[in-house]
Amino acid sequence: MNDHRPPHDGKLDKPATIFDVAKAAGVSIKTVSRVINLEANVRQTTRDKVNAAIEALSYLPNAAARVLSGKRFYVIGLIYENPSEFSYMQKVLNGALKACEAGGYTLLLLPLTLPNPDLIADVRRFVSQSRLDGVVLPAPIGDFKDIQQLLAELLIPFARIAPKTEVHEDLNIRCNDEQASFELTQYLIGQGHRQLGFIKGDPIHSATDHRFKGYLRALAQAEIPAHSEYVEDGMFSFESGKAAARALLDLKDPPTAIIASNDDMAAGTIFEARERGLAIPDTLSVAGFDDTPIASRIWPPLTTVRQPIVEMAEAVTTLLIRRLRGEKVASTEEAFTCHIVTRNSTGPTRR
Amino acid sequence: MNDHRPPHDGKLDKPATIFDVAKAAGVSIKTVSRVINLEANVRQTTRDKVNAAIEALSYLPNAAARVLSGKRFYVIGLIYENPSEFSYMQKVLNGALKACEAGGYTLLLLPLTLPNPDLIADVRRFVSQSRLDGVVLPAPIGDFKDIQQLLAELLIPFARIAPKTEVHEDLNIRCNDEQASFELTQYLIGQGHRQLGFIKGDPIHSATDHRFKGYLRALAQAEIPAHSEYVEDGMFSFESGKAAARALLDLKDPPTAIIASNDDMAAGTIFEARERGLAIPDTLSVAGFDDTPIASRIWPPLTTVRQPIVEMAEAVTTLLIRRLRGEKVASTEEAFTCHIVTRNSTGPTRR
DNA sequence: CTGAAAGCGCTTACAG
DNA sequence: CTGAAAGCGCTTACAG
Repeated sequence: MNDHRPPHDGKLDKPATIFDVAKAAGVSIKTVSRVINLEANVRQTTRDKVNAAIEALSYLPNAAARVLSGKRFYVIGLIYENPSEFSYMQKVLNGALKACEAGGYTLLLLPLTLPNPDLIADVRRFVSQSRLDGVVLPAPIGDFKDIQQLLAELLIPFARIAPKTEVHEDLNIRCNDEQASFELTQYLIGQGHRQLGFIKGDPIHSATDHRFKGYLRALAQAEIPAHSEYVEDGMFSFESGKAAARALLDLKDPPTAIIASNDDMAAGTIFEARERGLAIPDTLSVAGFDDTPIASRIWPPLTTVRQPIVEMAEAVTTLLIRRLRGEKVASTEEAFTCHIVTRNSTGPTRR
Repeated sequence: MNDHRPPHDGKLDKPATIFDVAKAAGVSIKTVSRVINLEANVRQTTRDKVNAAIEALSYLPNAAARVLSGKRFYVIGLIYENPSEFSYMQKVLNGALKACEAGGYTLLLLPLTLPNPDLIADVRRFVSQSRLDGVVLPAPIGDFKDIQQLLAELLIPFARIAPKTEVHEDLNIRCNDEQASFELTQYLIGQGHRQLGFIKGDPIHSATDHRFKGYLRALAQAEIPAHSEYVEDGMFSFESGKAAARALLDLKDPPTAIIASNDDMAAGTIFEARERGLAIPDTLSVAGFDDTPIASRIWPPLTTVRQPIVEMAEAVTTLLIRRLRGEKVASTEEAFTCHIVTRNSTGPTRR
């Protein structure tokens, strides 16, 4: 059905129906129906023939037809209390859900554990079986070349949150990570810090580059030389933040402030500092990004950068829905504004 | 359609179709279709008549019919990386998703912000519009009488996670909260604590009672008198934990260990202790429940209790699906086992 | 601006 | 154990 959707005009083979399977297997559609639904009273040889035809034709029952003719919906609801403090993915979920509700669409989820050797097969099954019109891809999923290619083949439009790479007919949402990082670094410089450590994130995320560049720009503007030993690689995980902080604090002239590219790594930095008995913020200031729940619960509470993630996810999903409706939605790169949240993990240096 | 599903045999009015609306409005079904789809070229008076009929009949378009006859699915996919450390609701989501995938069902989400004056209207719209077969209700949503009643009216079976109250034809999953709390308290007693503070959770959750009872049982077995001033009420929030800890630590003979009924309140307790400069665990031991991400990221890392939430959600959703299939699934109260995770926030008392 | 007819791809109810 | 017919409730393509 996706081959009729504007603006795509490519021609795909129509998916096989129960009639195609019946013909291929030399039985009636009712017998195919029995096999699909695992009903009893089908001879094993007949069952085998039908299953072979299903396999050969890559047949998938049309869910809408089953629902319309049958007595079931094959749908389960999950009704839950939306926590007031939620993490990144939950915010994305809430924003996308909001846009879908407003646009009359249903949102279906495919959580992926990475790395995943069957990634493409999993995505293909999800898209085909669920009969999707479009897909929202948060970072870093939106940068996977093979997923982009698969969706292009299937003529499924997609929209991405904070992608790193460009694609044709882009529908993207970003926030001003670079500027936010610039301002955060400026804020620390304003408190007297001249030795500023920086822990980078996973390079697959666009935010990693942007945040690093904002840091460098603030240093340059304040005419503070950028020392490479003050910059450590991380992977956005708590453990990687701890390891990076260890390296920074082991320097013979360690930084008086450390900016971690997300809150989990900032928490790792605080953890490492505590194990060394360092006073925060008197001996070491620590800042993060994302304002996740841990930022306000850790002691001392974390200075961090808040992104309007719910709004970003809602906006990008709305763009996608408008495109699905046939509106001419131009390739866009809308950027949202982040805000610094100052808490007690940062302060004037006392060294 | 739900009125045909076993084991229910109640008769509900069939929902209105486009034909009913057309007849009531005195137009053709095509005109109704135009109004529904907000197409142009319908006279305003006609549009008004149709909308009045739609309103009067509480007409909702049948999604399956739209999909089957049309070129759209009205479905958006969200493909995302499943974080390795996730919070309670995300675990529930993963478990339910897994069971639905295995059973050939689709999972739809309704996040609710509480308190919500339109709760019942929201749930009713969700259930009707999405044409659900069944619903999974995590605590505390599963204990709301009016939701139970609504679902009973609509003949929608449901299954609940950790409910507090009983209902007819129950499908429930629990874990052995009481025993876990007993063992956690025993563990602290074993480390020499005799003054054990306890912070209760939100009374709407069944876990609140169970965890408190386990604490009392361990005290009784060790022949330690239970002092009411060592027990504070909380609401499972970080702030409520902080407030409760403040009250406990203000006692002239404060506890040497505090058990909070969840990790957020334990984090609040640690926060309060830090503000007073108390050494953890030397002066004060702190333990929580749930093993949420914060438990391993806070300093010192938190002794807590891990529930197999993914498995519980998967099991209860599977039970529901089996019942939807017509299998005789008896009312059940399956209980899963929790495990204590000991970390550095607890230790022998040094006072 | 409005409508009559065909068809989407299954399951149901019935027949044999 | 298998099949022919009807129908689910919409949208499409066409006509006027």
